[in-house]
Amino acid sequence: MLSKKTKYAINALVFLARENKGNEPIAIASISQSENIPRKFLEAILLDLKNAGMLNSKKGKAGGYYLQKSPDEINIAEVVRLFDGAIALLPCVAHLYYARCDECKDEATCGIRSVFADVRAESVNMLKKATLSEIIRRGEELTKNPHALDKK
Amino acid sequence: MLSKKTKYAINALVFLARENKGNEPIAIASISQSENIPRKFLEAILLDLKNAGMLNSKKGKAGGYYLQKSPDEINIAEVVRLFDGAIALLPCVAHLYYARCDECKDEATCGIRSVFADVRAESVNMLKKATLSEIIRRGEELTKNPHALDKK
DNA sequence: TATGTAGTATATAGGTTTAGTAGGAATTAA
DNA sequence: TTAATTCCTACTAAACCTATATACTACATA
Repeated sequence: MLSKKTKYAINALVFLARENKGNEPIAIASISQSENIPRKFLEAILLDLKNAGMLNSKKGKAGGYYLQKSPDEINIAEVVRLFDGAIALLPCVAHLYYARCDECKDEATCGIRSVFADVRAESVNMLKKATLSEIIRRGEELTKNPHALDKK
Repeated sequence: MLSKKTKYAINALVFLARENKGNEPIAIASISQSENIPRKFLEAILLDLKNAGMLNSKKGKAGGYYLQKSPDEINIAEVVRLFDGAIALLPCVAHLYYARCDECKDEATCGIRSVFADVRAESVNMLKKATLSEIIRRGEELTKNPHALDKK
């Protein structure tokens, strides 16, 4: 399961992508209120997103946050990794967060690893395609055609 | 990431499936030693697997655990769910462990949910296909042909 | 029937992570 | 200079994870 932090981050990003046409800064308070995210918690999240290069901010009066990259350049895989770490279910199949499984005898011939490598590959693939634009597109599609749940 | 509990469980199950041809009970101590799993921790895990119907046990001298179901009837999805709960990354796309996302405004038109529903569907699908037999088969295949990592 | 082996059950300890709070310093616009 | 806003540091309560301790129950076999 994703942490609340990650969920909040995704919601905040999608909100910003939808709201901020001209890239005018939007105040933390607005996002917090609109997306039901605890104010102080959101501050930390937005700061992380800024440090990761996805957002930028303007300080002082009439300040706030806005997207630093285009909505189709920000994908969910990035966000998940930033807050929750690896997408893989086993450390031995992670790429960015690779670690040996200490119980493992031989990684190269491990059938368990092979299965989870496939799962990881597919998940990463899907989450990378899931950009902010794509999410917004899906939302619009579902609004028009409420039974589009069987697309796969 | 999977918990250690789940990883230990999978390793123990695969070990039992490989080892126990005639379904003679194998002692906790054997599994613990062979798979590098802390003895006492393993006890609890095996008990859970038994209560879930995957294993059965024989008490007393020459006792131990053995598979209750056939190796192609036990899949990784089951095991993960037993110890780690939902496979889904968001509660709102889980089936067995469904829960509303409290921040969510409208589940039916949520683009985020739509993305994670797809990821979940694919993951569950893959993990259900990953039976103990399949894992053993993959292990053997990798032993024969060490570069079979690009099967997808 | 005695004895030892092994599974069953419960409690708990220590560490880590999660989710969130508090307070204030720094910055900017009016 | 004042009000609004981000930025930064520290703190806390609760939950969860991993593992161990202790004692008990059931069973096989000599």
